[in-house]
Amino acid sequence: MTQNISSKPVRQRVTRTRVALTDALLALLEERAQEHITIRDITTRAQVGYATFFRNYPDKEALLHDLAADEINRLLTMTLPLFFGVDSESSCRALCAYVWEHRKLWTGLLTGGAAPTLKQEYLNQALRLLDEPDQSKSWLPGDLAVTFAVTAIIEILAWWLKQEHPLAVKDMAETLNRLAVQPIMSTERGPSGIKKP
Amino acid sequence: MTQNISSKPVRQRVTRTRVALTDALLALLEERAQEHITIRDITTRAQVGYATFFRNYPDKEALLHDLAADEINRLLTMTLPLFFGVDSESSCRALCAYVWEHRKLWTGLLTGGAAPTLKQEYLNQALRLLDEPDQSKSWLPGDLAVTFAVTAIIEILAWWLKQEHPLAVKDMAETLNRLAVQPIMSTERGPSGIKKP
Amino acid sequence: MTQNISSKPVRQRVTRTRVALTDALLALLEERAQEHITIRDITTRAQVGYATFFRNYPDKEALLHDLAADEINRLLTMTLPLFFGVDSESSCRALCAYVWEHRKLWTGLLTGGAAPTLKQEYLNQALRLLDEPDQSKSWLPGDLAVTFAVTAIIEILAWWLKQEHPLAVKDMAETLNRLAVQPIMSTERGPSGIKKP
Amino acid sequence: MTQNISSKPVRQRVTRTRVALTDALLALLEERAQEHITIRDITTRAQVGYATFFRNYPDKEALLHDLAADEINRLLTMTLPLFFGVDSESSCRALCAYVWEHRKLWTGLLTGGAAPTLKQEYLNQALRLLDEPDQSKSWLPGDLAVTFAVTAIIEILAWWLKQEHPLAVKDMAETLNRLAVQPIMSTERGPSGIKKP
DNA sequence: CTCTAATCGAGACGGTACGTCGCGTCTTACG
DNA sequence: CGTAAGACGCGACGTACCGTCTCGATTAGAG
Repeated sequence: MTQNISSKPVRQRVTRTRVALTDALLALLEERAQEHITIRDITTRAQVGYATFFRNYPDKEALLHDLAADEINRLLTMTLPLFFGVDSESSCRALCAYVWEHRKLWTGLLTGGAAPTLKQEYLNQALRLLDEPDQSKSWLPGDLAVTFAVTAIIEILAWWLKQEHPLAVKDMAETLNRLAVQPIMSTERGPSGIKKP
Repeated sequence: MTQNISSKPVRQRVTRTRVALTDALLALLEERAQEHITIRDITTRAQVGYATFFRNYPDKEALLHDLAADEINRLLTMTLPLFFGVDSESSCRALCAYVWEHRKLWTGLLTGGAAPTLKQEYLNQALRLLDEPDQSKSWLPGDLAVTFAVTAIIEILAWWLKQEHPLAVKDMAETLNRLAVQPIMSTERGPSGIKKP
Repeated sequence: MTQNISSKPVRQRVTRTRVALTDALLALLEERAQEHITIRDITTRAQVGYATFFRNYPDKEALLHDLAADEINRLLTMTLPLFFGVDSESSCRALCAYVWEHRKLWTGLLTGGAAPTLKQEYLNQALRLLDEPDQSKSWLPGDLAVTFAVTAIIEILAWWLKQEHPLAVKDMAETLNRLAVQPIMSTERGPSGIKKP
Repeated sequence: MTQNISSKPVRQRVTRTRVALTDALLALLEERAQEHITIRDITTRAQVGYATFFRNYPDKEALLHDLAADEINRLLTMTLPLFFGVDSESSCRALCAYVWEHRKLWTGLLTGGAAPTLKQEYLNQALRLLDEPDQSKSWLPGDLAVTFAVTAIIEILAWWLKQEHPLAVKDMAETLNRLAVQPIMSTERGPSGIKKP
């Protein structure tokens, strides 16, 4: 994602290194927050030379973005129908179930300093989906809707994963739906409250 | 806020220094993001010795928190009625109007790296208000409600201030109300949509 | 010694402060080396305001010099006959006896970083004595003789005080005499050894 | 000398850096006293990064010791016979001649604050020579003899190099011999004077 | 016995140097 | 050729101490 590598065998090696780095960062993210992970930590854990890191990524952020892009991409396939309003409830349930399944990973991603990067990547991908069919008929600017929904989702998930006694997946899904998704779904402009005719 | 200084004349000097530092940081925040402001930048701008910074604050975060606490405190007095549900619409309007009035300051606070600190301080103060009358009758855990609302408010305001052609105060207030406030107000538990009898 | 104070009563107070500072430094010198004693240490120990130090001495060196001058002055009254060659043996004995009596103090003075200052003061006072009757008839330049003797005395005493099982005063006196005093006493120029006709 | 570096190519670079630092310090010592040379001065002059200094030496003293050890080592090869009493006169001459030849360097070493370090290193190396054949037959403890001789030599040389019109090498050699060497050579214990049978 | 001025305590402050940490670059040897 | 190993330049950090400063409290001698 960061560089274009042409020759095939090289790409393999490069890929192997990147995977090692990504895995190392993931492992470390489950131990401590992103700000307290140094590049040396990552390369040591990845069994990779220090300088090698910079041949693959310009800096720590880039690796994190790559990692985040991957994870968000996976997550988004769960969330996609959500943005087309087909059945937001079950979309939310799918999303929560997925996160819960990988909660150790997502705890690392969302409760350390990596959250902003995650959010950024989530936003990027969501906004890209939005671009094509610009349905400006809503009372709400599209990018604000996405920004709001993504932030809310991230934040609510983070809150969830931080709890000592986390709520059930089903309850979280409903909460997510009511707080993050429903508010951007209502189509008409009303005085202040939300009417359902 | 960070230390208690006893003797009066000294406190004056200390206060002067802290004000200088706070003002300097505020000014710099309007120029560039928090991560790109060094402590030396602050002290230079504040016409204060470098070491003096550390006599007043343990690190940059502490100063930022002090500053954020002040600003949030001011903001909260606008927002207070909002959390008691009296009239969320006009509360939102007051809040938006206030932010708009000081939009240069708040642009610095919300669009640089300072936003997390701001949010944290907002949360702290809001949660403190929540503590006393713990109305757990809601379907929504109180701290999640606050976390959601605060995050949403911050995020929406940040989006607003980043726009080239920002919406009118009135419209933003309504948006804020519908996205950040109303969702946590509905008291009953419903299937998925939001009903208004 | 450092400033001229006019009014008499003031001088008393000043003197009291200086005595307190001097005593404090002396006490600290018995604990640790001069380089590791800060001015704040001294003023704290002396029960004196930090700034007051600078009202009496321009810096730590000045206080040390004052202190050294006093102690050396006392020591020199023991050593004086030594430089007029009357009876170097008994002069050495007197000197060693005196140092031994105050060995705790002199250990502090000679084995910490204060030794150079001590030596300097010793030199100053000894050279001042030398000035008047400039007997250049010796084969040895007067100031070199004094420099040598003083350094040797200081060094030998320092060695003595550092020993776990120090030699007797009598033995040290003889050693001092043979190493530091006799070598500058022989008046004629000889091939290499020292003749006694 | 401070660390053992294993890999060969690295050692080359390290060595280059250390040489640069040593040379820079030497050059600076000929300009001003050690206490007034900051580490930044040294690194700037050596065209080396500030932090790199600390990768090679824990502090300024360590560099000075390394440097002193080198120079003393060179000097000691001149002085060695001196300590075995073969021919102290010509040993002294050799020593003085050597110092005179490099008098600019040695002026820096001996008349700035570096002298104590030099002396210490001289002592270390001389005492190490003393260790093996501990000839305790002398009336004088071996370590005192060495301490005295070394101090005296250093001091006399320092005096020499500080003179505006320095004495001839020959004369200094004799002085050195009579003041610093002969006194520790006489083997028997006498009343006070020095007898030559 | 009070009044007044010098001195003192307390400690904040500007400044310099230190030593540390992490980043990103660079060199060198090796597979 | 590309990679591991790790030294290096750089810049920010936080600490320690110095010497200066301001300001209220103390105190001692003069009236």
